[in-house]
Amino acid sequence: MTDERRKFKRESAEARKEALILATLELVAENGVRGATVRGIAERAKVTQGLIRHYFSSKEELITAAYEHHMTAMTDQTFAPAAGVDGTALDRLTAFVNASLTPPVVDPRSIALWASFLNKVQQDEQMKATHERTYGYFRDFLEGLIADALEEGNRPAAPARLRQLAIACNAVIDGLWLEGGALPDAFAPGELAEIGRQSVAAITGLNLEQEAETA
Amino acid sequence: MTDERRKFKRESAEARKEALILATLELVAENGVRGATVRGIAERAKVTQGLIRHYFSSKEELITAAYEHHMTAMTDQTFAPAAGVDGTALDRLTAFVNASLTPPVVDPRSIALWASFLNKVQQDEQMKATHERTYGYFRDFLEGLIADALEEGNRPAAPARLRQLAIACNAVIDGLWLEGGALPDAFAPGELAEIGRQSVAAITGLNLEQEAETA
DNA sequence: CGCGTAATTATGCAAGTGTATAATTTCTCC
DNA sequence: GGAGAAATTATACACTTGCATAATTACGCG
Repeated sequence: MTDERRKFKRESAEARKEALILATLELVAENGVRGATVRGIAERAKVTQGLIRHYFSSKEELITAAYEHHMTAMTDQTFAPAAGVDGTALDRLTAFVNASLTPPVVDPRSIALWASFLNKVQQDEQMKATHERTYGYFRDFLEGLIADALEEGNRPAAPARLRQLAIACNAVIDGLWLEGGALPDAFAPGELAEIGRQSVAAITGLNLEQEAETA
Repeated sequence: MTDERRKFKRESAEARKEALILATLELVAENGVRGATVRGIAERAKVTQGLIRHYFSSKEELITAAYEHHMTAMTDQTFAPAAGVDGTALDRLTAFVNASLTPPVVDPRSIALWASFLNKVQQDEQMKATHERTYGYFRDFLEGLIADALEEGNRPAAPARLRQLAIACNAVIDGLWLEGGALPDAFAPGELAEIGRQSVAAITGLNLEQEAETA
């Protein structure tokens, strides 16, 4: 024990920033953006409040950084599984629906964060841009998957029709994501994903069978 | 002008409460629950802050009253159109989908309110009860409409299947409601409702044609 | 008309807020 | 091992918050 009562330990800038951002996300999910106070965040990250100013020039900047961190994580969790599938377009579409409707994407905390940030997103220009970019990626990606799967099945669709299909499928996924996160105990494991696949199948006319994962 | 510079005018308790609740909803939609300060609400309602304490024993009570006011308004706006239709079950289902996906139910302010209240709903027992009751009504009502419409078409469904259909249709409606409110300019008038009808039709196998409104 | 009472305003307070700045502590480098 | 610099803590300040309480004002009723 080399003097264990030293008052603090230095950390790398990256580690500290990350810790502060994670603490921020916790508090935002629990108490909303205004409920995530500088003092509360500092306490959660086990530092004193002054340190926050050392890494972020204002609370605003910390909130923005936390939002971007969260959105990036969500995007990665949703897209990676679909991108990693080597099979048909239909397989990729199925994987995308599954990933969107199972943990960790479906999670009460994610819904809470989404809701907490909404106000700020609509007012802050930078956050608005981040949001619309993410949302656009999501829908365009889904539209691409649907287009590919339809062509694969020799049932290509016109752009206007494709747009409607993407909007509808996106809505089902969003709605199920919301319900699953808001009422976590109302659904059996895998049930949301199953309903999602069935619904996307019904809307597009494609057949999204549950593929046996070849891990 | 009989002395127009009197300092205030007495109002009935009901009118004042309503005014305070409406001011509260405005501010909650704009700035979240914590951003709706007693002083801000008083200013918006054109009274001084002390008066709020005269009608509501705490800010908490005012917030709860505002939430219930909003939920009641939303419920009425959604259910009344469907209940007022005299035609077939299919007509009522169509009316329900239409009402859920057109103004005033689809509205940026409603989405903002929904998001702003979410945190508080998950923590406050009374608000949680209000929320789950409202949500249950909505889904049960939708399930009933689907059941009736399916029977009407001689295609009755088992309870488990009905539950899935209701969850899926509810999700599409929720998702479209969300998208329409979050990106109001991304959809042409009537487009959301049309996609909603098509999606519910695809999921249930029913044919939700747009009925010419009589009157 | 004027009196009483309830509605409304006015004022005050303790706690919490973000931010700024000074005082410490740790760690690197020679 | 000790000086210098950066990380971290400590303290302070002006402002906002919800709530309480006192001081006014409007209006119904005799």
